[in-house]
This record gives sequence, C-alpha cells and structure tokens, in this order.
Amino acid sequence: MEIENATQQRILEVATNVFYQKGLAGARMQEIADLSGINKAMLHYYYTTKEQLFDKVFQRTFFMYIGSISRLLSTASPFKEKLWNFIDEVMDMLQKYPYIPVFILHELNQNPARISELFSESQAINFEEFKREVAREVRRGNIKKVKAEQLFTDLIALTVLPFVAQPILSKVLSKNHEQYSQFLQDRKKELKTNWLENL
Amino acid sequence: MEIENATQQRILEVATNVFYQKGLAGARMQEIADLSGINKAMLHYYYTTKEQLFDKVFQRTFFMYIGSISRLLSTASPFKEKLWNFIDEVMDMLQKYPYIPVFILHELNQNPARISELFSESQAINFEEFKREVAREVRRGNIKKVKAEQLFTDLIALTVLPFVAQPILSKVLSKNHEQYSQFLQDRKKELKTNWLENL
DNA sequence: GTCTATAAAGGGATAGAC
DNA sequence: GTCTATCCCTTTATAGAC
Repeated sequence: MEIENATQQRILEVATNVFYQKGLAGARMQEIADLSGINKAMLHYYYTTKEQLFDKVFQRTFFMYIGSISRLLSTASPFKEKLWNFIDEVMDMLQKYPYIPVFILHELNQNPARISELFSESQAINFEEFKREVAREVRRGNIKKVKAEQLFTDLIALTVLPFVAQPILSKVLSKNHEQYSQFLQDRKKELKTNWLENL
Repeated sequence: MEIENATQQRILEVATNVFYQKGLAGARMQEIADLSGINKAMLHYYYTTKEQLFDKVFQRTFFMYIGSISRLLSTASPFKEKLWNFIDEVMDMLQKYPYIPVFILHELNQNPARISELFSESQAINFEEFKREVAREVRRGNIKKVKAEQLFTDLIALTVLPFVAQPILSKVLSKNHEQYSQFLQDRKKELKTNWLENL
C-alpha cells in the first residue's frame, strides 16, 4: 500500500462515483478531472491510464463489497444471529452505495477473467465453512432441511435485489425516493422477522 | 410497426447481442456491421445513428421482459398456480437471455429518464390488481399475512438474482457452467416446493 | 441497396514550459 | 506538481460512385 496524498484521494473518490454510474466504457477522463478540480494532464500524472485508474477502483470496490460479505459470514456468532446481522449490515452498506452490485456485475460481464484474479488474491468467501454450519443447524433442528447453496442464494437475493432493481421496482410500486427508502427500511425488518424466523 | 427485411432483422438480432454484452457505451458499430455481414455504411443506411439502433433494442427488450412478467401476473389462474407458473416461465426465459436484467439495469442507471417514457407507453405491470389479489388470499387464509410489495419483491429477487449474479455465485459455489445450469434447475424446483408451499 | 473513401468529432495520452 | 497546447488514434457518420 503506497501513501496517497489529498489530490490522489479526491481523484479516486470522484473516479469511483463516475465509474459506478457510467462504467469503464462510458466514463470520461475529462469528467473525472473536472469533478476533481484538476485538468486531464494532472489526472494522467497520478494515474497514467484510464485502465489503471479503473482497476484500482474495481479492486477496492470488490474487496470492500465481497470482503464485508465474507467477514459477516465468518463471525463466530450463532447462526441465526449471524444472518440477522448480515441483513442489517449489507442493506445499510447498499443504501450508501446502491450502484455497486450492478457496477460489478456489468464489468464482470465485459471481462469475466477479472473475477478469477481477484478471487485468488483475496481470501474469498469461505463457502465450505458456511456449508458445514448449515448442515449442523439442520441436524440440530434449528432450521428446516435446506441445501446451503440455496439458502445462501436466497439470502443474497432477498437483500441485494431491492437495491439492484430500484429503478424498476420504484416505478412498479409507485414510490418516490423517500417512499422507497422507507420501503427498504420496512424490508429489513420484514426479512429479519418473517423470513429469518421461518427458516 | 414498419415492415423489416431480412438484413434489418439480422442487424437487430446482432445489435441486441452486442448491446447486451457491452452496453451502449461499449458497443461498436463496426462490430455490429461485421457480425451482420455488412459494412458500416450499410448499417447507417438502415439505422441512422447508434442511439437509434440502441433505442430500438432497448425498447424491444424492455417490452419483452417486462411484458412477459406482466402477462404472467395477470392471468386468471388461482394465485399459487400463477406463481408456480411464473417461476417456471421467468427462469426459463432468463436461462435463454441471462444478460437482460443487468443490461436493463445498467442502462437505466445511465439514463433514468428512459424508464418513465417506456412505462407510460406500455401497459405496465398492474400492481394494484396484484395487491388486491394478495389481500384476498391472506383474508381467505391461503397464504400467511404479508404485504404485497414485499411478496412481489421476494418473487423477483428469488427468481432473477441467480442469473444476474451468476459470475460471482458460480465462483463462490465452485460450479462450472454445466453445474451451474443444474443448480438453476434445482432451484426452480426448490422455489416451487419449499418457498411457494410455505407462503 | 451496396460499396470505398473520407469527413468530423471525441477522447486518451503526452510534450514541455513554469 | 500544475498547467496549456497538441498529438493521434478511435469511432461515428456521411458523401458520392456504382
């Protein structure tokens, strides 16, 4: 990890937002420079190429996002308490950064090779451990019989999709921005009580 | 609806695939021309601008996708039978066109205004009717007490997300392409039995 | 309808002065 | 470190012959 000065940090922050919304292909170095309060030459001084800047943004995002999911699933807390916590934390994070999932998925579609590199570098999600945990909970009768991979997919789907699909869902459900935020809050509670308790 | 000749249809088909994978900003008219077996001039002869071609692709996709969801929800069948059918049909469609949801969501992030135009033009999803139906089923004791908007979100989430998140999920679950297809098949059954029956 | 050639604009990247 | 000016490649779009 190299040291970053204030300008570098501002660039990275701006670039993150621009890439989140426009993607690698749609982002413009000119816009990133403008929003950072510098000119293009300066931008290239800190990050030689667009690809290089993008890679940095993508990696940081991936590790933050996947990393926090990973951490939340590998705590030592009791199983249902862990899921309770997961719902809260993940939905809070996504309320701050709702563009992240579509950003990651769109870019992975362009360049599927990227994920392999990142997964090998990172301490990826330890699914085997989660699997054992689910099997144990089923054995003990704490939750109904279910395959770990289906439960995991349910968990991600129920928490992440409302953010991913916000543009369409808010339209279908006829909710403005504030109403949709309220809906997401309600949903958090709903998942923790109804879904989690009925496992 | 104007009549389209064979060349026009081929262009549209090719453009659809290219835009699905690369998005508006990432797609190249040259590539679309090449894959269509014509040159750029010819391409512009049929579709004057890239935007115009993209709009056509986006609209068709949106209507096909949202339209089929809409149709599946407004049939006259009994409620649970309808959801059963929905799971089958939507997941079959997505197995054919897995790029569609990320494509739509990515492009809506770029240009959120687009959705307003399309929703007003289309006979959008009739959520009020679905709401009444859910309330009725709850009253009759056929399903547990639940808000229609939460149930609808669950339904979309559980069926759509496994396709949207395939690049990451297949990695986390350590599944190759065939294994992931099998997983999706299992999931269809899983949702129809476990989830649907426990509503 | 179909092509070649080219215009016109956009946008990433660098040279070089300060 | 920071700027202006500019290079040059890419890509959209059109002109014009056949």
